[in-house]
Amino acid sequence: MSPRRAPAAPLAVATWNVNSVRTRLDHVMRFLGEHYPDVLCLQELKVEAKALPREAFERRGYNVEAACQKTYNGVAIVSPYPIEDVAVGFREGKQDPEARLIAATVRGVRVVCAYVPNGQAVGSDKYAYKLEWMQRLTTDLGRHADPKAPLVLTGDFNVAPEDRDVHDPKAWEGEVLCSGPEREAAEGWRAWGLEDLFRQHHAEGGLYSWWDYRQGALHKNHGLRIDHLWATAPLAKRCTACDVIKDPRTWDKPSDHAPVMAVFDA
DNA sequence: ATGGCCGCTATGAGCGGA
Repeated sequence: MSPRRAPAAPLAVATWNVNSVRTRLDHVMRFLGEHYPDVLCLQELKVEAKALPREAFERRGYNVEAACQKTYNGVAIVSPYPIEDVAVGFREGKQDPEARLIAATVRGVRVVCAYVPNGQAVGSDKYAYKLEWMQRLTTDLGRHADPKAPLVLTGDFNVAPEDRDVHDPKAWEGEVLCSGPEREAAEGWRAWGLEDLFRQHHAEGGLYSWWDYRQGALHKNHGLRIDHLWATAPLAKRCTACDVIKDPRTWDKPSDHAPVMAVFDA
């Protein structure tokens, strides 16, 4: 008898800054039901571990691994598949006091879910922390990951890498999220071996993942592309699509971010 | 010129977000 096997299924990986997982729980469940990602990376859970609504996921057949913190930050990886080799925070150096980084392996892909610090304002203490945080991630990748292995770095990078990722580059020039040092720090990830999956499929401007709650920014498409999926070459080669899923940003009481999802051939 | 919206917090004015 000749060996037979079913064709392997594609892998869909999504990222979404939900701005409170409790407030947005119904949105998250609706997104899972409409887009059935195989991996969903969440940022800004804004909840301590004991109050994480874990049963809501488990009832629907999803596993959850999370790094939680009261009030602020918080990241999670959600998947119907086993979530293996979970690692929280940086591998080296002092422990990060903020819950911003969780990594795990799902179906052979290393998934690194990051909530990069916002940085508040160029020159502030928070900005210095942001740059240091980004550099620490570069160091961790260099020492503990392999650009020849399938890995995706995804999450809210809080950086718009290029002017075409910004609705008004003049107004944002040199400001936090767009400043040279932040962009250079993100370029450090690219130099290590990561590729921006979205830009493999979309060259045009005007495509964003975040819109301010104020001043009808969504309606005017005044946004930034700051939520990303960046993959190593062997995984990037398998990427057949990467899109912002704007619809959830139009739902009642939305997050200010929309999900972004990439699909990989098996 | 400023803030404009949102979620959180031992609930109420302030912080952080982006």
